Amino acid sequence: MADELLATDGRVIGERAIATRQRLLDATLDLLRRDGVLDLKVVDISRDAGAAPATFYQYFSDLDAAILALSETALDDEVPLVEFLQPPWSSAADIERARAFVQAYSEYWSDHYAVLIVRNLKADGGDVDFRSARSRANLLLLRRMAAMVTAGQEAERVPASLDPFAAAAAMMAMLDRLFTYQTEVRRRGTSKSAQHETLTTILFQTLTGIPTSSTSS
Amino acid sequence: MADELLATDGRVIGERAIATRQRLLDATLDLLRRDGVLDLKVVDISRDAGAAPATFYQYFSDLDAAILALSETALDDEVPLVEFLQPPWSSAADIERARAFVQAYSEYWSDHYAVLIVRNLKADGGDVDFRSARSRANLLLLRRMAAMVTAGQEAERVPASLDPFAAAAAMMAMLDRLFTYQTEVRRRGTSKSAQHETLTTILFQTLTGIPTSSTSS
DNA sequence: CTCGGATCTGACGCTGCGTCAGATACTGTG
DNA sequence: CACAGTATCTGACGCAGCGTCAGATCCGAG
Repeated sequence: MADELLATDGRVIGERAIATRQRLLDATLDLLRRDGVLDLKVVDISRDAGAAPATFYQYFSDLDAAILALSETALDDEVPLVEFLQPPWSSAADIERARAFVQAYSEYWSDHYAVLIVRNLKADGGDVDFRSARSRANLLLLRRMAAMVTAGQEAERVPASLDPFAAAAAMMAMLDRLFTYQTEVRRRGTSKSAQHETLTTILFQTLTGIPTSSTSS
Repeated sequence: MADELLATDGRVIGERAIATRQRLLDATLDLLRRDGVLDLKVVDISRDAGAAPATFYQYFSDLDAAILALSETALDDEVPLVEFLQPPWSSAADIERARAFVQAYSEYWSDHYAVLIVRNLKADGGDVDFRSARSRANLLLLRRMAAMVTAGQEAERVPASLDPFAAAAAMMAMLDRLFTYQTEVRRRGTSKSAQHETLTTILFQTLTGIPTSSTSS
């Protein structure tokens, strides 16, 4: 797509400017990872990018705009995750697919941790742009999950009391939030693999309605 | 409990000061509800409370300290929720208890929406104090849920692959996060009651392992 | 009424934001 | 290679809000 980058004044920008803009974005990501949102300052970003603070405002109307741009790039890595949610998941053995999905989603989270946290932060804080960025990002996965619930209901495995979309949202909510406080859960003595196994089981059970063996681990 | 309130300099404060502190807290909550965290300013709070900005700092080291104090008070309303998670949930009819819990928890959320959102926001943002506040708040519920999972596992209804604590955390995560973006879910055409029904079903299924009828709604 | 501690406050210095008018770099043209 | 014209960058500024401090005010005890 020929998505021409624009400066804040609306003009289409050239090579040099694109490079500058990118340096600013890189610096933003670095600082975000290192110090968190709270200590993120335009002055620091500009300095690290070797530019004057005023330059920053030439490409981003404010800090949020830059972070928003970063979270758009994270989206690229989310798209492939859709593959894992390819129906049908119709036999107990398909729990492998759920496991693979949880694993992949977890990796996606660690790769983009800093940005995703802030995106959700801002979205929950009510920021309209971040809300719609998140919705857009989750929509693909959400739709797949909802389709699975519907399929499960048609096969009379999944309770009719589940609203497919709400159930899908619940699963996303569970995954997202749990990955955001992984550290805390971990501190309580739950290993990463136990956590993944738990998420996998709940996800598979909820989306497909297929019972998981209760006795063997 | 004789929890003496302290000023930031450590001295125990008297009647007049307690009243001032409370006026500041009230004003903080008001503004938080009206304008959100981002526009929360010490100047405004002080003005609304009829005090000088400097007074604010006599009782709270900064804005966060005040919000933290607010979220401690929300805790009082969370404690009674434990009742709903009284085991055993052992027959299909006990889904009523799950329903009641979801309902009560949802009300708890709407009552304290503004504060809870910010508390989670700050906790996810890495703030240590808010993290531990949240942990403390959730611990009671978490423990109950984990106990249910364990019981379900002993009855061989719940898969052994669930880590009780991780599963409990997953359920809390699902509830919390879904209540934070209720509005968004609602906008997509899912009614509040459909959402509650969905959460109830997932919660009951996951904690007890008791199958929910798949055909009738 | 007077004193001493408790409580409050005005005024200040500082940091970081976002804006402008103008400086500088680059490109194509003759 | 000089020059015009555009693209890009910047220093300097005014402003908002934070957090501090020295001193003013309040209030009960004696």
